[in-house]
Amino acid sequence: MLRTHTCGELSEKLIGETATLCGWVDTYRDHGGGLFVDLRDRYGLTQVVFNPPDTPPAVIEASKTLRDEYVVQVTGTVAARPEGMANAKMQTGEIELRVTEFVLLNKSLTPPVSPSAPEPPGEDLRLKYRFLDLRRPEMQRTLLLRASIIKGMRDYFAENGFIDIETPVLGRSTPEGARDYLVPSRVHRGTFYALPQSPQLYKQILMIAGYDRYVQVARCFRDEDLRADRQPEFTQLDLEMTFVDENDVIGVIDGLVAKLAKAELGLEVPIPLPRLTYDEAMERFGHDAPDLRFGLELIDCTDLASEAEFRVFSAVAASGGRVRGLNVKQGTSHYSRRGIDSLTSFVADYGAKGLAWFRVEEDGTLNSTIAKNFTPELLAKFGERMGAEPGDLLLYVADKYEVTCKALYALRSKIGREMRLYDPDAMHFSWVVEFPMFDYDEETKSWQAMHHPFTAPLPANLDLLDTDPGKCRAQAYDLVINGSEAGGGTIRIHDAEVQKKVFNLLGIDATTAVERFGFLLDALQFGAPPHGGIALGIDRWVMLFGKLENIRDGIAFPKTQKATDLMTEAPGEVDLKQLRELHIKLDE
RNA sequence: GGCGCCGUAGCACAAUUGGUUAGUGCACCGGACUGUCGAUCCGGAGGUUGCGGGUUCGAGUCCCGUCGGCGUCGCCA
Repeated sequence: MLRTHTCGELSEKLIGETATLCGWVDTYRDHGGGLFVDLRDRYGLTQVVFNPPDTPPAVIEASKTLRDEYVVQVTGTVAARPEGMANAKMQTGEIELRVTEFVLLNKSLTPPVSPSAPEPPGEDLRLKYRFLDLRRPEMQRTLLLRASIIKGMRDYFAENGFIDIETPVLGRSTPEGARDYLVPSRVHRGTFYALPQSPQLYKQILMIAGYDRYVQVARCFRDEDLRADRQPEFTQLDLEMTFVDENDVIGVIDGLVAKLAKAELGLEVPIPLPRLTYDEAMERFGHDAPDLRFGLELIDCTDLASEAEFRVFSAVAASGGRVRGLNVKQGTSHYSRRGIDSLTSFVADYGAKGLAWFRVEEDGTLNSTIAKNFTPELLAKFGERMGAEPGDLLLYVADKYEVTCKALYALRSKIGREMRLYDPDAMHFSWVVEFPMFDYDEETKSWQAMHHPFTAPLPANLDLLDTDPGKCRAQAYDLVINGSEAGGGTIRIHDAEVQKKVFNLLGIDATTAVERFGFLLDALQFGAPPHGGIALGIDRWVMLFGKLENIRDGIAFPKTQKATDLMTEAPGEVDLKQLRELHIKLDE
């Protein structure tokens, strides 16, 4: 070892001892007569002092060449800092290392990303010089959190009898769902592997094979456009269980949530976690992953709206649309007339044609430019329905149900954030259950699987597959943390007949089904047990547990929004020779 | 694919209504200094204002295009 201690380790207990530290120059302060260096490694900072009389003159002289990010090995005596010179801001601020000798292990160019700067530079630079960015204590804290979360998960599942089994990365493309990343086959001209969007089919096969509790930390790939909480390759804690129902899977994850919330955040999370159905979530919050850290629920007023002279309301109500609103408590002081205008243009991005609003006056009456279209009695009913009190701001979107959901969900999130309706440190865990099996694609006039085509319907809904697929609910469940989908799973179909029926509904004919999933259909006929599972988005857990603003900050080497790596410059061009071997000709 | 914000020295930012030689701090280079901790003080060097075009007597600033970063809608079973 080139060192006897780390830079976070020396303390008053070690005063008088000789120690050797290795690390990077975080900052240096040159006083002419002597030099102070804050030496950094991932454990902390220690002030090392090149000063007479402890440090020989030649060593002091040599130390003058030190610059930011130089790598050094220093040996000296651990000493208490002189009277009044302790630094309360440093963990090692009571002591310092008085250097007697040092070795310059390596120099550094002037770093474009300074690990010691109070604020990091632009993200493009951080990604290009990721090796410097990752030296920042903030990044190190995050990656340690990530490692701890993953270890916590692995330990938990090992303790609960799960077997870690790896599944292939080179698999077969299944055109459903997200776009695949493809890998051309050299051996088989014109054919391609696909990188897994998830290990879904393999884990079902493992259940059929009798490995009744499987778990894996699995890398997954989806070639879709990115967001602040989405990467093209991401990591899932994937698991599957045999002879279980929905409650069993949820129960296992409840235990994991409680364990990790306690271990990583010191939070006591009561379990079982609260559950709400998909329909309830859409009705109350307009979204299938609502942020339950605050209220501001959507309130339906369609029946009242149908009585209004106001054409916008009555026409929507008459045509089967919905009129729903939010009561922004004490919102009139937060949103001026101009503020409301900006909310109006905000909801327009979500397809809402307008935003109707009322201020609640001191006497409790509703006032607005549109108030004249309502009778006082009807306004009073609106006020009562909304729980209106003086100072409140009532906002309404009148439109098709889907538009009211999207617009009001977005509006609720925006207002919650702007009015600070929740503690940013709060953590709220919940389940959303009973998702629809299918949703209808207007463009292709066909049913689409809401989750994936292997999701089992609720037992009581089996008949609906034939009579009314839109009403059929699934044994599907999503874990929601602070309004973010942090995991999702289903009980799978283990009956080949039901599976065929679902494929049929999805427009996957028998030939196609056999072509794409023949192995699964085969397996289902050889004693497939009831099974189900879930996958947790580890990157999102890290983001949420670490209070990060985007998913990239929780990943050592993330991709940009255009799915490139600024450090390695992937993706890159390849030699013509490589293309030829793969039987690929570029279309240009 | 659409929309929005951003791009000025190694880094973070400034530059009046379109107007002189594009400034400031940190970093860097040289010097001073025996206890600092965002050290301080003196001096210096460092610029194709992302790139291309246009408007104008004159463009960092306005317009068009393009590249890149971020956010968002579509998309993400």
